[in-house]
Amino acid sequence: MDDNQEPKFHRDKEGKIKLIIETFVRLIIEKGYTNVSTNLVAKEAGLSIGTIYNYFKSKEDILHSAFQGTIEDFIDFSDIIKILTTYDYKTTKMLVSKYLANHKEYYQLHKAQDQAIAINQDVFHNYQKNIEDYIRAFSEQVRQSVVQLAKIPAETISNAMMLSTNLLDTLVHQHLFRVSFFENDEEFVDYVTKLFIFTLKLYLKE
Amino acid sequence: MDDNQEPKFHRDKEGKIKLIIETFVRLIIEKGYTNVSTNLVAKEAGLSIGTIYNYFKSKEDILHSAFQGTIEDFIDFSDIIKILTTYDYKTTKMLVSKYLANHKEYYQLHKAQDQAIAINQDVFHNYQKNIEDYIRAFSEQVRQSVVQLAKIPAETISNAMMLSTNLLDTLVHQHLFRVSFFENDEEFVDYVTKLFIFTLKLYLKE
Amino acid sequence: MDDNQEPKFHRDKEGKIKLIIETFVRLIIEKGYTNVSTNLVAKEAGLSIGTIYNYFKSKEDILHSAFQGTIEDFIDFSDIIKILTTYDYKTTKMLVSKYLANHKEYYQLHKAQDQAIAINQDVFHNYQKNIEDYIRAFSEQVRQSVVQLAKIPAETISNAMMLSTNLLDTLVHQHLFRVSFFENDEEFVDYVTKLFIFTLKLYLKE
Amino acid sequence: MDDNQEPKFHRDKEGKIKLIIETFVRLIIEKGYTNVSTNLVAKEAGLSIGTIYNYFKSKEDILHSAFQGTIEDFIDFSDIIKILTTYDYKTTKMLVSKYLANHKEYYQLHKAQDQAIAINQDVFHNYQKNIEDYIRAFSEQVRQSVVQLAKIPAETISNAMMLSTNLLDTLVHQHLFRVSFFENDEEFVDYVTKLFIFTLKLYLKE
DNA sequence: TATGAATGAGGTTTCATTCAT
DNA sequence: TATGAATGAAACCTCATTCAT
Repeated sequence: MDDNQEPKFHRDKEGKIKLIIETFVRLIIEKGYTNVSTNLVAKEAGLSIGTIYNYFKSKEDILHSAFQGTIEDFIDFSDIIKILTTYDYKTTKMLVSKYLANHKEYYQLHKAQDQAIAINQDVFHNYQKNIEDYIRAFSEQVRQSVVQLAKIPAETISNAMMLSTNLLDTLVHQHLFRVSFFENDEEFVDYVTKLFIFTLKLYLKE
Repeated sequence: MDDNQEPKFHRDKEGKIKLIIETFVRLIIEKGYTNVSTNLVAKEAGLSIGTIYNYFKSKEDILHSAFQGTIEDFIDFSDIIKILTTYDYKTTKMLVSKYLANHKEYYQLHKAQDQAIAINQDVFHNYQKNIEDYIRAFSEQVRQSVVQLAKIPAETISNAMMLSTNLLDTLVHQHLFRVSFFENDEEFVDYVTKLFIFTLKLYLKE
Repeated sequence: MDDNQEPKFHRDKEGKIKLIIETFVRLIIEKGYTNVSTNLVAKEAGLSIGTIYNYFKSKEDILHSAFQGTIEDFIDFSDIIKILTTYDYKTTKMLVSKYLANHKEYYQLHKAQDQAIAINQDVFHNYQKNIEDYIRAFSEQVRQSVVQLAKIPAETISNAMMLSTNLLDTLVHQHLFRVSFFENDEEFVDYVTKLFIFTLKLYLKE
Repeated sequence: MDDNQEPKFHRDKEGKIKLIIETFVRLIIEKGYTNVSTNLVAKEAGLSIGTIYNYFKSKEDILHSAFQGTIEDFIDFSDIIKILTTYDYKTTKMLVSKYLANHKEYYQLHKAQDQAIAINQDVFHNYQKNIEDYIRAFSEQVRQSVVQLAKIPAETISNAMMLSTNLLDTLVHQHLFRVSFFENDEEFVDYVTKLFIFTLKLYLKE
């Protein structure tokens, strides 16, 4: 059909993996997790199904990988410092807003994660571990760059951050994917912001 | 072959519908939502698959019906009044503990609900509406029996109750079925109790 | 395509099961076990694949069933009596010849059994049990109809028969499907006949 | 990227072939014949799949090669002479016991061989030829070192040995991998010993 | 010679739903 | 109304083999 043949092999392992994940995510966003088959992913990615299974053990594995790279890196370092040192409402609100906005943008993807965890939470233990490690490392970094925080035990800080992050994530998921807390986002953000600050104070101040 | 058949259930439409739903829920609890097929429900209910499709137009329809009318009413009236009027920590803590205990006792049922909502949340809009109506009615009742609360607008009270209930439910689900907030329940209950009270104060006190 | 439609349902469960097994066996004989797919069985039987799986749990299950009905009933009652009472060479030789001929006629089927047992012998425990029960019942019958045998303990007779039957089966399988004992069948039959009689004498005479 | 690659094996064709076969056999033992793919062999051998197909033209070809040259030589020369000249029960029993013990020790290997032969017996014709040659040579050796046997035609001796060896092998395989002849090994060994001697006598004595 | 990414037909099995009886 | 046999698209996944590099 096409005399101008593409080369058969690209030797681009990384690129392929990325392509598969991206295609998978795109399709999930378009159709929802349960409506995306591995064959469809292959077709849409322009690969054979065998290639998919060369790189991933199973469909679940693809989903899993899709989340390994997405540990939210939209958290601004100086914002966090400000929040931890001053409990500033406005800054916190911005953080919450951003988090919500991100979840709305990738609505279907996060929903897929919700589904996947509900169906098989074991698969996500690693992912969870990664997040915890990330937060722990992040909070240690924060602690070491602010005199005011240095006197608080490392664990206290990371626990407080873990807790508030988990809270934030939970409430956003509930609001978007399950049962809305409020009819408009503005009120929701206000509420979550307050709970977030409340949580931090609760565990950081003694 | 044998004309002398026993009638199975004497046209008991209601009874059959109930039986189907109960069987469906039981199987979900035993095997998880994704592992229950309509054919299995039929078999376990001692009905034919055709009969099920006489009463329900699809599998989704059964799921939908299954979560109507299952509102848990283990909330004690006088406890709620005490909480709303005094924000008493101990009483609230008891409420939270009970809620958690109930979810642990009926772990599989609640988990199944979690799964079902994750996979098909649209189906649960009605269910949600029912809960809201229930809480609204309940809070109106509360309001009318306590002078102190009568001056607060009805909507304010029901909103506050809705919000804190939703929060409680969300956090318990997250803790049990997704990502534990704390390693032991004691700490978790303490945390949730504080958030619960915080929420009530936030919306009831102006 | 065909206005003269066949009725869709036949309500002939037994017939269907028989048809599936027969088709399966026929295809195995034509192509060998590993080359017969369930889809092919469905196609050749004129059924949909779903129908196959309504009647059988798995491919292995079909194979299994195929053997449940084949407990060799070509053994002549009076022949056995003659053999057990006189150890007659000629009669025994006839039995062995028949057994060999049967296996040659259904070569691929027996070979499939061989393969299946090698791959998953657990599946055939039931089958084996059935054969043992059959032989036990058969030998009890024999014992009760011959005065000469009545004084020998039932277990002794059934054990001797079991052993010699197993021996016969084993050697025929080895000869046909693995490593020929002799280049021509005549010599093989002679040898096996002698071993068969030797075994019987060994365990029946004290 | 890095031109300074270490050579893997210095063109060691023999070594690679050996490695492939050994890996293949090891994996069969570990996982069963049907669960070993060529790709897995490559991975476990630390070679690329391409390399395997440089040395073997197909999977069958590897299997074929794997069973060349593995003739077990645990048969003691003087034992055989004693058995052939005196039909001594005790010595024969020892031989049978050893054979059984060897198969129990290398259970998985022998079972794998069983599987492999069942699935693809054609491949083993050569292997069988080798065994026959080995036995023929062995029996010639025996014949020439014992006056008593020298007068018997060479073919008679090797046939008798071939037959009894095949019998022994068959029965041990059946006992271990398919359908046990007896519940305990002691009885089994006794029975096989008797059949073994019976066979020898049958073909050696005229 | 060595590599290993890529192939894709084909395997087994599931299950919501239909419809003749 | 009740039955349940029948459907068949579609799911996930395997693996011997090829061939450009």
